[in-house]
Amino acid sequence: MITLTEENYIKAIYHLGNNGVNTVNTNAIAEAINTKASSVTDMIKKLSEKNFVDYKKYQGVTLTEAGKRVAVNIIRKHRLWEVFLVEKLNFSWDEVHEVAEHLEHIQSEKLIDELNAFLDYPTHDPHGDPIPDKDGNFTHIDKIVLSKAEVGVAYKCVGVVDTSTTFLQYLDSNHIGLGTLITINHKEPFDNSISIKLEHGDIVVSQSVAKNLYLKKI
Amino acid sequence: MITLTEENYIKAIYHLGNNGVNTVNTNAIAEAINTKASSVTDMIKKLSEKNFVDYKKYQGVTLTEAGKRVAVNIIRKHRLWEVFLVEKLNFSWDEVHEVAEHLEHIQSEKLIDELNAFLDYPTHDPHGDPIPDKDGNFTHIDKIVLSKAEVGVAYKCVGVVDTSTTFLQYLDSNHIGLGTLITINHKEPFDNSISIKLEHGDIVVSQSVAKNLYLKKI
DNA sequence: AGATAAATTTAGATTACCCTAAATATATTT
DNA sequence: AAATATATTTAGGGTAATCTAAATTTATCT
Ligand SMILES: [Mn+2]
Ligand SMILES: [Mn+2]
Ligand SMILES: [Mn+2]
Ligand SMILES: [Mn+2]
Repeated sequence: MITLTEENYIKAIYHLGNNGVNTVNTNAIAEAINTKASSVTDMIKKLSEKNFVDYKKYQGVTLTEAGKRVAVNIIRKHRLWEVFLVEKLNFSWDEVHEVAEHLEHIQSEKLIDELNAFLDYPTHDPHGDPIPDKDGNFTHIDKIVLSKAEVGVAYKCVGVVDTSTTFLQYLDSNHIGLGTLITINHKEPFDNSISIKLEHGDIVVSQSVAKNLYLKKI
Repeated sequence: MITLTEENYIKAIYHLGNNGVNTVNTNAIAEAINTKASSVTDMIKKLSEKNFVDYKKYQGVTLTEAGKRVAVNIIRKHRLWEVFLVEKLNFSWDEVHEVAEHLEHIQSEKLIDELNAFLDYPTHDPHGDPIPDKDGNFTHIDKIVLSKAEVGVAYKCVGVVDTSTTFLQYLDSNHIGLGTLITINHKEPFDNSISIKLEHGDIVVSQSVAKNLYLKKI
């Protein structure tokens, strides 16, 4: 039996540790999950007892294979629900995360399998993040951030790094979303801002925006 | 702030007290919720503090208006999710209850409003139970149980009293579901069993079955 | 009415999760 | 290599929800 709280810790460790590959330290978890470091230490001991993490005092934690399976399954559910909310219930991409945080904990294999089929087996969520299959395999897309893209090449927007409401709404107001075609006109060396060509016309985006938009050559 | 546990207690009190009209005693709640009477007493005190129930020691509880609002809202969510599971995700009517028990606690007004619209504003759940609207109003259907129906009159099945898996599967195996047309051939006085005419042919059902099927004249 | 049974509440613990403050270990400076 | 700063853990408690066993109240039976 795994509790909702344990699931959230495991998910945080997975994300903080670069999808389960790196060691994660206590303070990082505390900040991500909005608790105190001492609470994290307590929970880490419990997760270690249950063999979801490997833990050596003062040395941080890494997920075990079992821990990774739990994490990936929650992420699968989270992203499938996000697709559902956007595709079927008219949520916008900046509204789905909070609700999905709750829906992801519903335990029913049939529910997720049927939802997956109902949504026609989506491979990516509304933010361009890949949806793992039942076995935990992700479909990899070869994407780069706008700040590292080349001038004059035709790209398509395929995802975002930051999924905060403010960033997503900024993109909305500039008519940028998944699938939007983007070509770089000019990179300004002074402040690393970038002038890009969209369907509707040209706009200039700051370096922070450019670092948070994933593109793919078309 | 209301916890998931509090919601479950309030819902149980609502159902046990005949939709919030009767006083409910401690043992009944304990049995419904699968806890001990002493735990119920504790929780009742808390609910009373929060003004969801009226409580006098040793005299049982009744829901306040605020308590009824909470109960009806959870029931609304529960039944809408049940419709979703049956209509969209290929669940059968005996599989939905357990999952809906969890989904009903997800807190998002937009989620439920959009789900309601997506399902095309259903008025009844897969068991024939009415779905309250946002203001808590139920659409009332004039239904009677099969055991009180008249011989020779054409009825339609519009609901069940017992929603247990075993009963619902019994109905499935006898090709009885919501909308099934039923006419009584004969009522056997000896054991109160009833011979009924279905589309597929005649069958005899026991008194226990007859007491758990809701019919409506057509 | 008095005795007995049943229902309900109280007392005292337990588990999960979280907190503050103090102690200890590791990392960074000088 | 100290000294200082930072990160982490431990100690000691708190709250929500649960439990068992004992005490108390209400209901039922002679
Ligand atoms: Mn999300
Ligand atoms: Mn997402
Ligand atoms: Mn149900
Ligand atoms: Mn139902």
